[in-house]
Amino acid sequence: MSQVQEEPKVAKDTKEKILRAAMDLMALYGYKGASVRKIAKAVGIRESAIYNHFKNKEEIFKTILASLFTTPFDDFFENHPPEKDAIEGKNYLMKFAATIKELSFDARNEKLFRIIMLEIMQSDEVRKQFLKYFFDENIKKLSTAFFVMMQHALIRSGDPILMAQEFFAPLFYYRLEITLFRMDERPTHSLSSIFEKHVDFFWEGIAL
Amino acid sequence: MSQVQEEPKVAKDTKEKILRAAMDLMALYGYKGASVRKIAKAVGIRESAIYNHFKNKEEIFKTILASLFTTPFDDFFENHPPEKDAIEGKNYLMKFAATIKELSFDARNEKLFRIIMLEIMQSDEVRKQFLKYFFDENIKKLSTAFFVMMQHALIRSGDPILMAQEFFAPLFYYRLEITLFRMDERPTHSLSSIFEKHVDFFWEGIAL
DNA sequence: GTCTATAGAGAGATAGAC
DNA sequence: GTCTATCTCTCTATAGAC
Repeated sequence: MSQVQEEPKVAKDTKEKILRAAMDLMALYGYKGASVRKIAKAVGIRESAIYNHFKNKEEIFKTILASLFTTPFDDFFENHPPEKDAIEGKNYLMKFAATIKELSFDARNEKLFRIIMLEIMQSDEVRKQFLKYFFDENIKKLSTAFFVMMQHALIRSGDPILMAQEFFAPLFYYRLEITLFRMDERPTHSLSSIFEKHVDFFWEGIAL
Repeated sequence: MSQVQEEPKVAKDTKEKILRAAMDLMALYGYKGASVRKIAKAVGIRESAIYNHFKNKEEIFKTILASLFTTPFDDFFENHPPEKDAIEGKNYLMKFAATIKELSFDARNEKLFRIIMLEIMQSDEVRKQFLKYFFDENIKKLSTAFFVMMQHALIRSGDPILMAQEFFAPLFYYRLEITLFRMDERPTHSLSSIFEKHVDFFWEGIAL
Protein backbone atom coordinates (compact mmCIF):
# COMPACT_ATOMS: atom_id res chain seq x y z
CA MET A 1 0.00 0.00 0.00
CA SER A 2 2.68 2.48 0.97
CA GLN A 3 5.24 3.67 -1.53
CA VAL A 4 8.17 1.97 0.09
CA GLN A 5 8.06 -1.71 -0.83
CA GLU A 6 7.44 -2.10 -4.50
CA GLU A 7 9.40 -4.21 -6.90
CA PRO A 8 9.98 -7.75 -5.72
CA LYS A 9 6.44 -8.12 -4.48
CA VAL A 10 5.54 -11.48 -6.00
CA ALA A 11 9.06 -12.83 -5.90
CA LYS A 12 9.44 -12.27 -2.22
CA ASP A 13 6.00 -13.70 -1.72
CA THR A 14 6.85 -16.92 -3.51
CA LYS A 15 10.13 -17.26 -1.68
CA GLU A 16 8.28 -16.89 1.58
CA LYS A 17 5.70 -19.42 0.51
CA ILE A 18 8.43 -21.89 -0.35
CA LEU A 19 10.02 -21.48 3.03
CA ARG A 20 6.72 -21.86 4.78
CA ALA A 21 5.78 -24.98 2.85
CA ALA A 22 9.24 -26.47 3.26
CA MET A 23 9.12 -25.88 6.99
CA ASP A 24 5.73 -27.52 7.29
CA LEU A 25 6.78 -30.53 5.28
CA MET A 26 10.12 -30.91 7.00
CA ALA A 27 8.44 -30.75 10.38
CA LEU A 28 6.29 -33.63 9.22
CA TYR A 29 8.63 -35.79 7.16
CA GLY A 30 12.15 -34.57 7.83
CA TYR A 31 14.64 -33.17 5.36
CA LYS A 32 14.70 -36.19 3.07
CA GLY A 33 10.97 -36.76 3.21
CA ALA A 34 10.19 -33.20 2.25
CA SER A 35 10.97 -33.53 -1.44
CA VAL A 36 11.25 -30.60 -3.79
CA ARG A 37 8.28 -32.05 -5.62
CA LYS A 38 6.10 -31.94 -2.53
CA ILE A 39 7.26 -28.46 -1.62
CA ALA A 40 6.50 -27.17 -5.11
CA LYS A 41 3.10 -28.81 -5.07
CA ALA A 42 2.27 -27.27 -1.71
CA VAL A 43 3.22 -23.83 -3.01
CA GLY A 44 1.35 -24.34 -6.26
CA ILE A 45 4.27 -24.08 -8.68
CA ARG A 46 6.51 -26.48 -10.60
CA GLU A 47 9.68 -27.92 -9.18
CA SER A 48 11.84 -26.01 -11.61
CA ALA A 49 10.41 -22.72 -10.39
CA ILE A 50 11.83 -23.45 -6.96
CA TYR A 51 15.30 -23.06 -8.38
CA ASN A 52 14.63 -19.46 -9.27
CA HIS A 53 14.54 -18.72 -5.57
CA PHE A 54 17.02 -21.17 -4.10
CA LYS A 55 20.17 -22.68 -5.50
CA ASN A 56 19.16 -26.13 -4.29
CA LYS A 57 17.24 -27.98 -1.63
CA GLU A 58 19.99 -27.66 0.90
CA GLU A 59 19.87 -23.89 0.66
CA ILE A 60 16.20 -23.99 1.57
CA PHE A 61 17.06 -26.07 4.60
CA LYS A 62 19.88 -23.78 5.63
CA THR A 63 17.62 -20.78 5.41
CA ILE A 64 15.15 -22.49 7.69
CA LEU A 65 17.92 -23.47 10.05
CA ALA A 66 19.02 -19.89 10.34
CA SER A 67 15.60 -18.99 11.64
CA LEU A 68 15.45 -22.13 13.78
CA PHE A 69 17.92 -20.96 16.30
CA THR A 70 17.20 -17.30 16.57
CA THR A 71 15.77 -18.60 19.76
CA PRO A 72 13.40 -17.00 22.23
CA PHE A 73 15.80 -18.09 24.94
CA ASP A 74 17.97 -15.14 24.14
CA ASP A 75 14.94 -12.97 24.55
CA PHE A 76 14.27 -14.40 27.96
CA PHE A 77 17.72 -13.78 29.32
CA GLU A 78 17.81 -10.34 27.76
CA ASN A 79 14.53 -9.41 29.35
CA HIS A 80 15.45 -11.16 32.58
CA PRO A 81 19.21 -10.91 33.06
CA PRO A 82 20.18 -13.48 35.67
CA GLU A 83 22.81 -11.25 37.27
CA LYS A 84 20.09 -8.81 38.17
CA ASP A 85 16.80 -10.69 38.40
CA ALA A 86 17.86 -13.98 39.91
CA ILE A 87 17.44 -12.57 43.41
CA GLU A 88 13.77 -13.18 42.81
CA GLY A 89 14.60 -16.81 43.52
CA LYS A 90 11.78 -19.21 42.84
CA ASN A 91 9.88 -16.58 40.95
CA TYR A 92 12.72 -16.30 38.47
CA LEU A 93 12.68 -20.03 37.84
CA MET A 94 8.93 -19.91 37.45
CA LYS A 95 9.26 -17.28 34.76
CA PHE A 96 11.82 -19.36 32.91
CA ALA A 97 9.67 -22.46 33.07
CA ALA A 98 6.70 -20.44 31.86
CA THR A 99 8.69 -19.44 28.80
CA ILE A 100 9.49 -23.06 27.99
CA LYS A 101 5.87 -23.93 28.51
CA GLU A 102 4.77 -21.21 26.16
CA LEU A 103 7.16 -22.44 23.49
CA SER A 104 5.92 -25.99 23.95
CA PHE A 105 2.37 -25.00 23.22
CA ASP A 106 3.12 -22.52 20.45
CA ALA A 107 2.39 -23.87 16.98
CA ARG A 108 5.29 -22.32 15.13
CA ASN A 109 7.77 -23.19 17.81
CA GLU A 110 6.60 -26.75 17.92
CA LYS A 111 7.35 -27.06 14.22
CA LEU A 112 10.88 -25.86 14.84
CA PHE A 113 11.31 -28.25 17.72
CA ARG A 114 10.13 -31.12 15.56
CA ILE A 115 12.59 -30.29 12.82
CA ILE A 116 15.34 -30.16 15.41
CA MET A 117 14.42 -33.54 16.85
CA LEU A 118 14.00 -35.00 13.37
CA GLU A 119 17.39 -33.89 12.13
CA ILE A 120 19.47 -33.82 15.26
CA MET A 121 21.06 -37.18 14.53
CA GLN A 122 21.49 -36.47 10.83
CA SER A 123 22.53 -32.88 10.40
CA ASP A 124 25.79 -31.74 11.91
CA GLU A 125 24.58 -28.18 11.82
CA VAL A 126 21.36 -28.91 13.67
CA ARG A 127 23.22 -30.91 16.28
CA LYS A 128 25.84 -28.24 16.71
CA GLN A 129 23.25 -25.55 17.20
CA PHE A 130 21.20 -27.73 19.48
CA LEU A 131 24.16 -28.44 21.72
CA LYS A 132 25.04 -24.78 21.70
CA TYR A 133 21.63 -23.56 22.75
CA PHE A 134 20.12 -26.38 24.74
CA PHE A 135 23.23 -27.61 26.47
CA ASP A 136 25.56 -24.65 26.59
CA GLU A 137 24.10 -21.18 26.52
CA ASN A 138 20.95 -22.02 28.38
CA ILE A 139 22.86 -23.86 31.04
CA LYS A 140 25.42 -21.11 31.32
CA LYS A 141 22.82 -18.42 31.90
CA LEU A 142 20.86 -20.57 34.30
CA SER A 143 23.98 -21.42 36.26
CA THR A 144 24.62 -17.71 36.66
CA ALA A 145 21.14 -17.39 38.10
CA PHE A 146 21.77 -20.19 40.59
CA PHE A 147 25.11 -18.70 41.51
CA VAL A 148 23.40 -15.43 42.33
CA MET A 149 20.81 -17.24 44.42
CA MET A 150 23.55 -18.97 46.34
CA GLN A 151 25.28 -15.71 47.03
CA HIS A 152 22.07 -14.33 48.42
CA ALA A 153 21.62 -17.45 50.53
CA LEU A 154 18.31 -18.23 48.89
CA ILE A 155 19.35 -21.77 48.09
CA ARG A 156 21.82 -24.34 49.33
CA SER A 157 25.27 -24.12 47.84
CA GLY A 158 26.64 -26.51 45.28
CA ASP A 159 27.84 -26.66 41.71
CA PRO A 160 25.74 -24.07 39.83
CA ILE A 161 26.26 -25.82 36.51
CA LEU A 162 25.06 -29.15 37.81
CA MET A 163 22.10 -27.39 39.34
CA ALA A 164 21.31 -25.67 36.06
CA GLN A 165 21.36 -28.96 34.20
CA GLU A 166 19.22 -30.65 36.81
CA PHE A 167 16.73 -27.84 36.57
CA PHE A 168 16.68 -27.72 32.81
CA ALA A 169 16.61 -31.44 31.99
CA PRO A 170 13.04 -32.09 33.16
CA LEU A 171 11.80 -29.07 31.22
CA PHE A 172 13.31 -30.52 28.08
CA TYR A 173 11.92 -33.93 28.92
CA TYR A 174 8.40 -32.59 29.42
CA ARG A 175 8.60 -30.60 26.24
CA LEU A 176 9.61 -33.69 24.30
CA GLU A 177 6.79 -35.60 25.92
CA ILE A 178 4.27 -32.98 24.82
CA THR A 179 5.55 -33.10 21.25
CA LEU A 180 5.35 -36.89 21.15
CA PHE A 181 1.88 -36.92 22.65
CA ARG A 182 0.75 -34.43 20.04
CA MET A 183 2.00 -36.61 17.21
CA ASP A 184 -0.22 -39.42 18.40
CA GLU A 185 -3.03 -37.00 19.06
CA ARG A 186 -2.97 -37.90 22.69
CA PRO A 187 -4.34 -35.17 24.97
CA THR A 188 -1.77 -32.92 26.61
CA HIS A 189 -3.86 -31.03 29.10
CA SER A 190 -2.64 -33.31 31.87
CA LEU A 191 0.80 -31.91 31.09
CA SER A 192 -0.18 -28.27 31.18
CA SER A 193 0.66 -27.83 34.85
CA ILE A 194 3.75 -30.00 34.85
CA PHE A 195 6.11 -27.07 34.34
CA GLU A 196 4.88 -25.32 37.47
CA LYS A 197 4.98 -28.57 39.40
CA HIS A 198 8.55 -29.04 38.36
CA VAL A 199 9.55 -25.64 39.71
CA ASP A 200 7.71 -26.31 42.96
CA PHE A 201 9.39 -29.66 43.41
CA PHE A 202 12.82 -28.41 42.44
CA TRP A 203 12.64 -25.36 44.64
CA GLU A 204 11.67 -27.40 47.63
CA GLY A 205 14.83 -29.41 47.11
CA ILE A 206 17.21 -26.48 47.04
CA ALA A 207 15.59 -23.69 49.07
CA LEU A 208 17.14 -22.73 52.38
CA MET B 1 30.55 -78.50 15.85
CA SER B 2 27.97 -80.43 17.85
CA GLN B 3 25.37 -82.56 16.15
CA VAL B 4 22.45 -80.40 17.11
CA GLN B 5 22.37 -77.41 14.76
CA GLU B 6 22.72 -78.58 11.21
CA GLU B 7 20.54 -77.63 8.33
CA PRO B 8 19.90 -73.92 7.96
CA LYS B 9 23.49 -73.05 8.76
CA VAL B 10 24.26 -70.60 5.97
CA ALA B 11 20.73 -69.31 5.65
CA LYS B 12 20.46 -68.33 9.25
CA ASP B 13 23.89 -66.86 9.04
CA THR B 14 22.96 -64.59 6.15
CA LYS B 15 19.75 -63.52 7.80
CA GLU B 16 21.72 -62.59 10.89
CA LYS B 17 24.25 -60.72 8.82
CA ILE B 18 21.50 -58.75 7.13
CA LEU B 19 20.01 -57.77 10.46
CA ARG B 20 23.37 -56.77 11.81
CA ALA B 21 24.24 -54.68 8.76
CA ALA B 22 20.79 -53.11 8.66
CA MET B 23 21.05 -52.17 12.32
CA ASP B 24 24.45 -50.58 11.84
CA LEU B 25 23.31 -48.62 8.82
CA MET B 26 20.02 -47.54 10.34
CA ALA B 27 21.83 -46.36 13.46
CA LEU B 28 23.93 -44.20 11.17
CA TYR B 29 21.50 -43.03 8.50
CA GLY B 30 18.01 -43.85 9.73
CA TYR B 31 15.44 -46.08 8.09
CA LYS B 32 15.30 -44.24 4.78
CA GLY B 33 19.03 -43.67 4.59
CA ALA B 34 19.80 -47.33 5.10
CA SER B 35 18.89 -48.48 1.61
CA VAL B 36 18.55 -52.11 0.64
CA ARG B 37 21.47 -51.52 -1.70
CA LYS B 38 23.74 -50.43 1.12
CA ILE B 39 22.62 -53.26 3.36
CA ALA B 40 23.25 -55.83 0.63
CA LYS B 41 26.65 -54.35 -0.09
CA ALA B 42 27.60 -54.45 3.57
CA VAL B 43 26.60 -58.10 3.77
CA GLY B 44 28.35 -58.92 0.52
CA ILE B 45 25.36 -60.07 -1.53
CA ARG B 46 23.05 -58.59 -4.16
CA GLU B 47 19.91 -56.66 -3.29
CA SER B 48 17.68 -59.34 -4.72
CA ALA B 49 19.15 -61.92 -2.37
CA ILE B 50 17.87 -59.90 0.57
CA TYR B 51 14.34 -60.76 -0.47
CA ASN B 52 14.99 -64.43 0.09
CA HIS B 53 15.22 -63.66 3.81
CA PHE B 54 12.78 -60.81 4.28
CA LYS B 55 9.57 -59.94 2.51
CA ASN B 56 10.62 -56.32 2.20
CA LYS B 57 12.62 -53.57 3.84
CA GLU B 58 9.96 -52.84 6.40
CA GLU B 59 10.10 -56.40 7.66
CA ILE B 60 13.79 -55.97 8.33
CA PHE B 61 13.03 -52.86 10.33
CA LYS B 62 10.26 -54.52 12.28
CA THR B 63 12.52 -57.40 13.18
CA ILE B 64 15.08 -54.93 14.52
CA LEU B 65 12.38 -53.05 16.38
CA ALA B 66 11.30 -56.21 18.13
CA SER B 67 14.79 -56.55 19.55
CA LEU B 68 15.00 -52.82 20.25
CA PHE B 69 12.64 -52.84 23.14
CA THR B 70 13.42 -56.09 24.85
CA THR B 71 14.94 -53.61 27.20
CA PRO B 72 17.39 -54.05 30.01
CA PHE B 73 15.08 -51.95 32.16
CA ASP B 74 12.95 -54.97 32.73
CA ASP B 75 16.04 -56.75 33.88
CA PHE B 76 16.80 -54.07 36.39
CA PHE B 77 13.39 -54.05 38.01
CA GLU B 78 13.28 -57.83 37.99
CA ASN B 79 16.62 -58.04 39.70
CA HIS B 80 15.80 -55.13 41.97
CA PRO B 81 12.07 -55.13 42.64
CA PRO B 82 11.16 -51.71 44.00
CA GLU B 83 8.62 -53.07 46.46
CA LYS B 84 11.39 -54.95 48.18
CA ASP B 85 14.65 -53.17 47.51
CA ALA B 86 13.63 -49.52 47.58
CA ILE B 87 14.18 -49.39 51.34
CA GLU B 88 17.82 -49.11 50.40
CA GLY B 89 16.99 -45.50 49.59
CA LYS B 90 19.77 -43.60 47.90
CA ASN B 91 21.62 -46.79 47.18
CA TYR B 92 18.69 -48.04 45.15
CA LEU B 93 18.68 -44.90 43.04
CA MET B 94 22.42 -45.20 42.61
CA LYS B 95 22.01 -48.70 41.23
CA PHE B 96 19.36 -47.53 38.79
CA ALA B 97 21.50 -44.65 37.60
CA ALA B 98 24.44 -47.02 37.21
CA THR B 99 22.34 -49.15 34.89
CA ILE B 100 21.49 -46.18 32.70
CA LYS B 101 25.13 -45.20 32.71
CA GLU B 102 26.15 -48.67 31.61
CA LEU B 103 23.65 -48.60 28.77
CA SER B 104 24.89 -45.20 27.70
CA PHE B 105 28.43 -46.43 27.31
CA ASP B 106 27.58 -49.82 25.81
CA ALA B 107 28.18 -50.01 22.06
CA ARG B 108 25.21 -52.16 21.10
CA ASN B 109 22.83 -50.25 23.29
CA GLU B 110 23.99 -46.96 21.90
CA LYS B 111 23.09 -48.18 18.42
CA LEU B 112 19.59 -49.00 19.58
CA PHE B 113 19.25 -45.64 21.27
CA ARG B 114 20.34 -43.90 18.10
CA ILE B 115 17.78 -45.74 16.02
CA ILE B 116 15.13 -44.79 18.52
CA MET B 117 16.08 -41.13 18.44
CA LEU B 118 16.35 -41.19 14.64
CA GLU B 119 12.94 -42.68 14.08
CA ILE B 120 10.96 -41.46 17.05
CA MET B 121 9.35 -38.68 15.06
CA GLN B 122 8.78 -40.83 11.99
CA SER B 123 7.75 -44.27 13.09
CA ASP B 124 4.54 -44.68 15.05
CA GLU B 125 5.78 -47.99 16.36
CA VAL B 126 9.06 -46.59 17.66
CA ARG B 127 7.28 -43.68 19.29
CA LYS B 128 4.70 -45.93 20.86
CA GLN B 129 7.32 -48.22 22.32
CA PHE B 130 9.44 -45.31 23.44
CA LEU B 131 6.57 -43.73 25.30
CA LYS B 132 5.72 -47.07 26.81
CA TYR B 133 9.19 -47.78 28.14
CA PHE B 134 10.73 -44.40 28.76
CA PHE B 135 7.67 -42.57 29.94
CA ASP B 136 5.37 -45.18 31.35
CA GLU B 137 6.87 -48.41 32.66
CA ASN B 138 10.07 -46.89 33.90
CA ILE B 139 8.24 -44.12 35.63
CA LYS B 140 5.72 -46.50 37.11
CA LYS B 141 8.36 -48.73 38.66
CA LEU B 142 10.37 -45.79 39.88
CA SER B 143 7.33 -44.20 41.43
CA THR B 144 6.72 -47.41 43.34
CA ALA B 145 10.25 -47.13 44.65
CA PHE B 146 9.69 -43.56 45.80
CA PHE B 147 6.40 -44.52 47.37
CA VAL B 148 8.17 -47.18 49.40
CA MET B 149 10.81 -44.69 50.46
CA MET B 150 8.13 -42.29 51.60
CA GLN B 151 6.45 -44.98 53.62
CA HIS B 152 9.71 -45.70 55.36
CA ALA B 153 10.23 -42.00 55.99
CA LEU B 154 13.46 -41.99 54.05
CA ILE B 155 12.36 -39.07 51.90
CA ARG B 156 9.93 -36.20 52.10
CA SER B 157 6.43 -36.97 50.93
CA GLY B 158 4.94 -35.81 47.68
CA ASP B 159 3.61 -37.15 44.39
CA PRO B 160 5.66 -40.30 43.66
CA ILE B 161 5.01 -40.05 39.93
CA LEU B 162 6.23 -36.49 39.71
CA MET B 163 9.26 -37.49 41.74
CA ALA B 164 9.96 -40.42 39.44
CA GLN B 165 9.81 -38.17 36.38
CA GLU B 166 12.02 -35.58 37.99
CA PHE B 167 14.52 -38.26 38.84
CA PHE B 168 14.44 -39.92 35.45
CA ALA B 169 14.45 -36.86 33.18
CA PRO B 170 18.05 -35.81 33.86
CA LEU B 171 19.24 -39.37 33.28
CA PHE B 172 17.61 -39.32 29.89
CA TYR B 173 19.01 -35.86 29.20
CA TYR B 174 22.55 -36.92 30.07
CA ARG B 175 22.25 -40.03 27.99
CA LEU B 176 21.15 -37.99 25.00
CA GLU B 177 24.01 -35.59 25.61
CA ILE B 178 26.50 -38.46 25.57
CA THR B 179 25.10 -39.81 22.32
CA LEU B 180 25.26 -36.39 20.68
CA PHE B 181 28.79 -35.77 21.91
CA ARG B 182 29.85 -39.11 20.51
CA MET B 183 28.47 -38.27 17.09
CA ASP B 184 30.71 -35.23 16.94
CA GLU B 185 33.56 -37.19 18.44
CA ARG B 186 33.62 -34.88 21.38
CA PRO B 187 35.09 -36.44 24.53
CA THR B 188 32.60 -37.82 27.02
CA HIS B 189 34.82 -38.55 29.99
CA SER B 190 33.66 -35.33 31.64
CA LEU B 191 30.20 -36.90 31.62
CA SER B 192 31.22 -40.21 33.15
CA SER B 193 30.53 -39.09 36.71
CA ILE B 194 27.41 -37.10 35.92
CA PHE B 195 25.06 -39.96 36.74
CA GLU B 196 26.41 -40.29 40.27
CA LYS B 197 26.36 -36.53 40.69
CA HIS B 198 22.74 -36.50 39.69
CA VAL B 199 21.83 -39.04 42.34
CA ASP B 200 23.78 -37.12 44.97
CA PHE B 201 22.09 -33.88 44.07
CA PHE B 202 18.65 -35.37 43.82
CA TRP B 203 18.91 -37.27 47.05
CA GLU B 204 19.98 -34.18 48.92
CA GLY B 205 16.79 -32.54 47.73
CA ILE B 206 14.43 -35.21 48.96
CA ALA B 207 16.14 -36.93 51.88
CA LEU B 208 14.71 -36.44 55.36
C1' DG C 1 19.89 -69.12 -2.06
C1' DT C 2 22.36 -66.32 -5.13
C1' DC C 3 22.88 -64.29 -9.37
C1' DT C 4 21.71 -60.94 -13.72
C1' DA C 5 18.48 -58.10 -15.64
C1' DT C 6 14.96 -55.06 -15.44
C1' DA C 7 10.75 -52.77 -14.13
C1' DG C 8 8.70 -48.68 -12.22
C1' DA C 9 8.56 -44.96 -9.07
C1' DG C 10 10.48 -40.89 -7.13
C1' DA C 11 14.28 -38.10 -6.19
C1' DG C 12 17.30 -33.49 -7.41
C1' DA C 13 18.45 -30.64 -10.91
C1' DT C 14 18.97 -28.20 -15.69
C1' DA C 15 17.77 -26.30 -20.58
C1' DG C 16 15.21 -23.51 -23.10
C1' DA C 17 10.60 -21.54 -24.62
C1' DC C 18 7.40 -18.03 -23.11
C1' DG D 1 9.57 -16.02 -12.89
C1' DT D 2 7.11 -19.84 -14.47
C1' DC D 3 6.39 -23.30 -17.56
C1' DT D 4 7.34 -28.10 -20.26
C1' DA D 5 10.49 -31.46 -21.13
C1' DT D 6 14.13 -34.13 -19.97
C1' DC D 7 18.42 -35.98 -17.74
C1' DT D 8 20.49 -38.74 -14.36
C1' DC D 9 20.57 -41.02 -10.22
C1' DT D 10 18.83 -43.89 -6.58
C1' DC D 11 15.39 -46.37 -4.63
C1' DT D 12 12.35 -50.84 -3.71
C1' DA D 13 11.02 -54.85 -5.67
C1' DT D 14 10.32 -58.83 -9.04
C1' DA D 15 11.29 -62.48 -12.81
C1' DG D 16 13.81 -66.04 -14.14
C1' DA D 17 18.38 -68.51 -15.01
C1' DC D 18 21.74 -71.24 -12.41
